[in-house]
Amino acid sequence: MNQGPSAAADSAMPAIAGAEAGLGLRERKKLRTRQAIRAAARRLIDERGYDSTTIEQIAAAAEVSPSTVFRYFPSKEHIVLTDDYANFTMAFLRERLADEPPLTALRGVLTEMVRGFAGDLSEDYRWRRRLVRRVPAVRALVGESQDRWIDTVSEVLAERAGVPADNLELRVLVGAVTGALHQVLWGDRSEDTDLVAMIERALVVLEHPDSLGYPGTTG
Amino acid sequence: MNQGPSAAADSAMPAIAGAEAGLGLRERKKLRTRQAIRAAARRLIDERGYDSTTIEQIAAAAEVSPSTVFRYFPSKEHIVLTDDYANFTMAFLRERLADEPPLTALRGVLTEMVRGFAGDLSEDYRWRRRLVRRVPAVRALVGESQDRWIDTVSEVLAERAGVPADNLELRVLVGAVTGALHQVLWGDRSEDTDLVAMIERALVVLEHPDSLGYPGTTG
DNA sequence: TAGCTAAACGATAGCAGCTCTCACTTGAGA
DNA sequence: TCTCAAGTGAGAGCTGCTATCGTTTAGCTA
Repeated sequence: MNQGPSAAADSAMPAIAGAEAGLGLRERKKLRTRQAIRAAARRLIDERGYDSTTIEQIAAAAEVSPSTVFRYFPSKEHIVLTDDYANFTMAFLRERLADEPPLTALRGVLTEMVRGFAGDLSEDYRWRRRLVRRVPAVRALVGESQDRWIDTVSEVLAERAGVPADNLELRVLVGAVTGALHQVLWGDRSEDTDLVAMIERALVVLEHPDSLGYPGTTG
Repeated sequence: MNQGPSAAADSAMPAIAGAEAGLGLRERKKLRTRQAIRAAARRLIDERGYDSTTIEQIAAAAEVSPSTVFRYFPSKEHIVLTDDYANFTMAFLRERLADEPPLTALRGVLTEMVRGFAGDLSEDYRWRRRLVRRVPAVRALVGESQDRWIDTVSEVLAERAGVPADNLELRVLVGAVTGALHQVLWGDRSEDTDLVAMIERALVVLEHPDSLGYPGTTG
């Protein structure tokens, strides 16, 4: 959980556009160090691959000591994949989950989330997706993030539906939606269309699971 | 993938009851070494926890060298969680997946799989489930296993449905089913009823996702 | 402007998981 | 019985990660 000082601050997140606004010199330096480590890691990994890139090399390229790297990121994987993705979700989850049938409520949350997260299929997102597919350690991190997401969503939905948070049916539903979302976000497909459109297609499948809708029936 | 010599041989799997049948002395010794490592690991982990148990201690308790431990298991996690679970599935997957609508076809496979895998809620299964919940590394292993499962099931279903294996709708469906299955197998619920019955309840949810079926409507 | 406090940093040591190499032992088949 | 290959142990070494400690530096206050 703890990600070192002022986690979830850089990254290509929407909003929070003009960072470095009213921050003191100290905060600005931290932000820059964080970005420097990230940039160095990305460059080195592109050059020689994830496994062949050591923390020592990343530290040297970012001009800090190895210990400093671990002060900013709890593990090597976290350097390439911050989970402000999860934080980002939690923020508006409780507000957006309306008093509708669960799947209907989730539809809105999912589309909005994906739109904010990586709706533009940015270069940065694609880079991360490639790593998620290639590197087991990074993949594991995504899994942890998803588990937390399932817990939170289940809690909120349970509250609204008036069932205990560990209700099997509820968790199965959230688990299924998450499993579907996972395929959309990190799946290995040749096509690379709009993520929001893909979410729509996924939801159609979830609503009519016994009649596979093929491309074109999306509506 | 490679798990050392003669992987997936012990474990509390059904069938394959009378192991050590027509094997030579060499094979029998290997089997016994494998079981000794497993038993030692389980005992030590029960005593002092997963993280506090080192490979060196396990090796000493099993009366082998640390290098030998890694010859039998590719990683520490694999000692407690072999994925013959996955192998077991693949074996009869292609035969059992009938030419029915995907979800209908999966229903049979899931129940039969769970029945064979851990339908009895055995002590061994519960022990593994506790570790999966507690230890991130073990949890990650389950995730990898699931990814492979999704790939295989998707391939088989794609073949029958006449669509490419990376078809989005198909992978979303399989991903959703897997996400639901995950909750049933490894979820953290207080209740501890029959797994097969829980699978049934999960399938009801998948078929009618917009009307949460509460306990009792299982049928 | 001078000085105090706490945050940030670098250096060092150390542990555990994992890989690789090499020499030795032992079971299996000719 | 002899030979070969599989199995094993010992050891060295790399890497991710943690913890400690002394030093530097930013930010506040007098």
